[in-house]
Amino acid sequence: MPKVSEEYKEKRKEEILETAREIFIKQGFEKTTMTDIVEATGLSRGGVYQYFSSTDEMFRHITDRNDQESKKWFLSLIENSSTAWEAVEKLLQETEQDRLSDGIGFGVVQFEYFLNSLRVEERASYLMKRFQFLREYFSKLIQNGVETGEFKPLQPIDAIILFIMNVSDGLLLYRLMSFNRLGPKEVYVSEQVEALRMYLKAVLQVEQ
Amino acid sequence: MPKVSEEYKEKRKEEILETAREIFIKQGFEKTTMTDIVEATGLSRGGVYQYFSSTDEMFRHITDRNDQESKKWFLSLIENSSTAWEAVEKLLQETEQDRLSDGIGFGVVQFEYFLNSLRVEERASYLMKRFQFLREYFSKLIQNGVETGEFKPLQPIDAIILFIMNVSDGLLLYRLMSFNRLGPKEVYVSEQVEALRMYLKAVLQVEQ
DNA sequence: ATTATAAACGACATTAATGTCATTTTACAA
DNA sequence: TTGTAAAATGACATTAATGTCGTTTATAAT
Repeated sequence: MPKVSEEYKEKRKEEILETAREIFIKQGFEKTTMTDIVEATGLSRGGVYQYFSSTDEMFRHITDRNDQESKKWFLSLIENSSTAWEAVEKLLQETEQDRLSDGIGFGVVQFEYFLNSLRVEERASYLMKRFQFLREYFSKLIQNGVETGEFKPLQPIDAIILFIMNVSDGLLLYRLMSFNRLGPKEVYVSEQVEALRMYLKAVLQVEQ
Repeated sequence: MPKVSEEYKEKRKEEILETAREIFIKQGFEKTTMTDIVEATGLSRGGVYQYFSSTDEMFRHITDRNDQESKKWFLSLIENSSTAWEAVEKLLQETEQDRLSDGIGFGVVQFEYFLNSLRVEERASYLMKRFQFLREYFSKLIQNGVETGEFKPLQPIDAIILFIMNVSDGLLLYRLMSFNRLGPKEVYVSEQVEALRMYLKAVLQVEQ
């Protein structure tokens, strides 16, 4: 084919990324080869390589786009909540809903990529930035309540944030382990979110 | 070489497993090839294949041995504690110590294997057994206190167990993420263990 | 229509890992 | 000391993935 518009190329990129995303979820990141993606897109080897030259590149594009959406979601969450606790509550509910839902999402793929990146300097620094970014947005949520006097934290705010992230991530993993063999009840998704809620109420000394 | 004693073979097996363990920790499980291990042992290809025919097989041997040790540790923990809370407290302290220590241990390798196993039926069922085994031992710890009336749990015991495992595992991951770039302070290891302690005291209604 | 452009193609050389097996070596028993 | 079972060797065939590049083909501009 020939010289085409920017939109055309953009569309093709999206097509490839969407296919890649599905395969990453189905097979895992490390087990996915360029050949797999080439075959799934129905394009030729050279055709795909014109846009992306590695699965790593694809992964980052997908992740970066996801993160943009998370960012928006966080901001709207804060904006649409009348109290800081309400925002936290909504976050907990969202987490619960997500973990109760079936199927494996892109989150596991990110986890996998993360684990396999610990020894690869270049990848690790990419993830570090991403981690700090997410941390920052969680932070806003709590900081908000502290400033209005709604929260009186007994632990450093950063420690509280990390604990929230820790539990949320762990829940994702446990939910996945149980995928196809145990249901969400066996992993006690709701109870674990409740456990996090108990802790947060206590540590933030939320006014009743 | 020639027909040799059982001990000789056992010793050789141990040698190979020890080398494999080191390489797994250094490079990660999925990135380690049989060739890597062959080279590191100094044996020949066929020599190693005589004992193990895949990295998967090696991984399971190492893991099973670790689990035997964990089992012993758990039992001695219960035996050497005068109250159930004391045992829980010791477990928390042990977790904190471990997470504060430097270096990457075999735990990450197990995590990595776990993630990569989600889509492989045979691997997943192996891990499921292992998970139930660990869960059972954690369970004894709490069950003990319930029977003596020391604990009056507000949530299902299994949910509490899972939360403990969840946080411990998450802490391992976060500690690893920070390896070589952030220290344990930045991951708030101690504070997160303290958060878990706060939750446990509350949910178990520990008598003072 | 015609032409220039570059998107898409697909064959190919290269690299790396796997599992096997005929051969060599050596510990142990007789 | 010698015979032998089997441990250990290392070369090799096989398989699978990667990145490249000369060729083909479709589009948009003229």
